[in-house]
Amino acid sequence: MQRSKGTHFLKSSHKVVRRKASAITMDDVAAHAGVSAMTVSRVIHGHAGVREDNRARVMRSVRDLDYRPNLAASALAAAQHTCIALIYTNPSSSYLRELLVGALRGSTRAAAQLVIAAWDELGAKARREAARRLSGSVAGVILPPPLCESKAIVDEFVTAGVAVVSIASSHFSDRISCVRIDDRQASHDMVSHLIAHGHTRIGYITGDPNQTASAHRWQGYRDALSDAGLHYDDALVQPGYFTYRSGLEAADRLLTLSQPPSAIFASNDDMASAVVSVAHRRGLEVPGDLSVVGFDDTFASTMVWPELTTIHQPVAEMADTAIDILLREIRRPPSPAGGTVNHVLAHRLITRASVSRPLGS
Amino acid sequence: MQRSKGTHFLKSSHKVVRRKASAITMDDVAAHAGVSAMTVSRVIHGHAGVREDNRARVMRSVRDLDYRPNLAASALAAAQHTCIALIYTNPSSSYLRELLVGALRGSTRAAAQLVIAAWDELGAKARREAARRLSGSVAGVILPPPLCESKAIVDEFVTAGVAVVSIASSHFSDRISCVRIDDRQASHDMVSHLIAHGHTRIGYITGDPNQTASAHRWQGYRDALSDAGLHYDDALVQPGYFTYRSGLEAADRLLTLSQPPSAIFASNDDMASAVVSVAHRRGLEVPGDLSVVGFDDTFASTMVWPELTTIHQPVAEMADTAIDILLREIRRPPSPAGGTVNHVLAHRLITRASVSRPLGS
DNA sequence: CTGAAAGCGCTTACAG
DNA sequence: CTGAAAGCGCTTACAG
Repeated sequence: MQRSKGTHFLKSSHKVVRRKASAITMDDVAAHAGVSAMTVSRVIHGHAGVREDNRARVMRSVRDLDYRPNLAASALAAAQHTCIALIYTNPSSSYLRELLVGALRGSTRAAAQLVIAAWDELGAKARREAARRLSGSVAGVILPPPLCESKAIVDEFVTAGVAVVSIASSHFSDRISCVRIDDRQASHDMVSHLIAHGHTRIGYITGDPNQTASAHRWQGYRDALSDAGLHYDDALVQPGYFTYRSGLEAADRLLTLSQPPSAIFASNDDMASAVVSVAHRRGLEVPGDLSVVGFDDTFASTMVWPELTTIHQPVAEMADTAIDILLREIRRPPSPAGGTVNHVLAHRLITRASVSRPLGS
Repeated sequence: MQRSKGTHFLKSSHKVVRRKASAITMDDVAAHAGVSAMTVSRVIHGHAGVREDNRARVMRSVRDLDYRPNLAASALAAAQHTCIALIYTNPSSSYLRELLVGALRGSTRAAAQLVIAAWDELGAKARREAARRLSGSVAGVILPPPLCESKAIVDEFVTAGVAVVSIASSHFSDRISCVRIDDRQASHDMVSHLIAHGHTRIGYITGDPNQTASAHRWQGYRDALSDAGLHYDDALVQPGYFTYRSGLEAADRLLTLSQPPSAIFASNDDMASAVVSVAHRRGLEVPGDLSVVGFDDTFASTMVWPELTTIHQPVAEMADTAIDILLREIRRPPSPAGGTVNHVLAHRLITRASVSRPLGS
C-alpha cells in the first residue's frame, strides 16, 4: 500500500493527521491500479465501457487504499453546485427528524448542498415571498405536507423553474413529482388487521381534510369494511386534523356514543396517542376495553402506554429518494416532455401492544 | 447590474436556468467592484487589512449581485474537506431533530461535510469498533448524551486524534470540549417557579444516573428547596431514567404516597408526559389537582394535555456551536496546549398550562 | 494594503 | 475501451 502523498502527513502534526482520510485521492487510486484517473472515475460511477479486468483492479485499489471521494471536489467539477432546500412548516410533526436524516443521507451521497428552511412562523403571504426568494438560490425543493398541498407555493417554484418533489402527497402529481406510500392500501391493511382480531365496530378519526393522504386513508378504511362485508356507519367516523388536540375531541365523541366502538383507528399517531389518553381518563383499559391503532410509526407511537400498533412509513427513505428524483430532474438535459415521477414506497404494518380481541368475543 | 457570464444562461434552457444562482462568482463581484478576487475573499471573511472604501465597494457589489459563495469550491480550495460526524444512539430522544437542524446549519455555514451515524442498534463492542472505523474518515465528532458519557468511546476518538465535542454533558470536560446549558441553575429556576406558586411538597423524578445532567438537575432541585427554607424529603424523590416508562412507574410511587405532592417536577419531558398520563388514570386533574413540569422543551411537552411548563434547551444552537468549536480545534495549528472549551448557553423557562396554585391555598 | 499565480480533487468534453 | 487537458470557484502562500 503506497500512500505517495499521504505518508509524510502521518508524522506528529496534530492538524494534518486529521486530514489523512482525504490524503488518498483519485490519482493515488489510479496510480495504484495502473490506470488513469478518468478510468477510476468511470468505475466509481458505474459507467459502462471499462474493460472488466481494469474495473476489477480499480475496485480492488479503492478497497485497499480505503479511498473516499472528496465530495466538494466532485460537486465543483461537475458544476453541480446543486443546492436543494427542505422546507418544513409543521415543527410538531415527529417525522421531520426522519425527513432530515434521509435528506442528509441523500444530499451527502449526491454531493448536493442541503438547506433547511423553517416556515412555520410565516403567514401565507410571507411564504410566497420566501418561495420567490428561495427560487433564486436553489435548484430544487422538497415539500413535505402540508406545504405540498398549497397550489400557490408549488406554482411559485414551478414558475421559477425550480424542481419540486412533494412528500406523501400526490395532489399535484401531474405537475411535480412525488414520493409517497400507498395510503389507501396501508389503511386497508390496518382495518383488515382489526377485523381479523374480531372487531366489527371500528371507529375512525380522519386526518386534515386539506391533505390528500387523509382522503386516501379514509377510502382504505371504507374499502376494508366493504371487503369484509361490514356496513359503514357514519357515526363511527369523526373528523380530526392530525393534531393531538383534535384526537382528544374525536375520541370523546366516539367513546360517548350509545354504542361505542371496540377499536379506534386514528389516522395518525398523534391522534391515536390522544385516544389512549382519553380512554385512560374514562377508565378504559387499552387494549382490553378498547383497541387503538395509529398511522405513521412516529416517535409518538412509542411514547404512550401501551405502545401503538401502527403503519410504518419509511420517511427517511422517502426524503432520500426525493433527492435522487430532484437531481435527475435538475441535471437532465432540457427536454420538452418534462414528465413527473410518482414514486410509491412500501409501507409496513407494525404490530405492538395496543390491539386485542374485543371484549366478550 | 452586469451578469457577464450569467446573462446568456437565462434563455430558454431548462437545465441552465436552474444554475443561474451560482452563475455569480467571486470574479463577477471583483469585476463589479473593480478589485481583485483576493480582495473580495478578504472582505467576505472579515480579514483585516482592506482599505475602507474597497471594503464598502465590495460589500455593495455582493449585495447588488446577490452573490452567494460556492461552498464546494471554498471547501476544496481551503483543503478543508472536513468531515464531521453526529452520532446518535437514542432514537426516541425527541431532540435529535433539533440536533440535526443545528448541525446542518453549522456544517453548511462552515462548508464542512456532515455525516449522521445511528448506533442505537449496536452493542458496546460494536460501538467501539464503529468509533475506530469512523476515526479514519472524520476530523471531528459530535457526541450527544448518553454516548458522551462513555469513557471507552471518548477515548477511542481522542486517541485517534479526532476532535470531540459533547452535547449537554461536562463529564469529560477536561479532555473534550462541551456545549451545554446550566442544568443546575435551570432546575433551580423551575423549582423556584413552583414554590412561587405556593407549592411546598414538590415531587421530583431523577434522570438516568449515568448522565451528568441528571446529577446537576437534582442538585438544582435541592438548592432551590434549601434556598426557600423548605426541607428536603427523600420520599418525594423517585428514580427515573429519562424514559416514558420510568416516568410512569415513578409517578405511581409518588401519587400513592400517604402524603402525595401537590406538584411533580420530572427531570425531562418524556417522564413528565408520563406523569400526566398517570394522573389522568387516577382521576386527578392537571393542573387543578396536580401541577406537572418537565425539562427540555421537546415535542413531547406539547403532545400532552395540558401542555407542559418546561425548561427550554436551545438544542439546535448547541449543535451549531459544537460545529464551530470542532472546526476551530481541527483547523488550528498543532499546539501543545490543547485546551478544551466549555460553552454554556442560556436556557429559558417556558410557561404553559400545567402549573397552578395547589388545592386549598 | 493589494493582486497574479498555483492548486484543492474531481468531471467533462474531446481525441485517440 | 482509454487518457491528457482544461476547468469548476474558491483560498493560500508569495510578491509587491
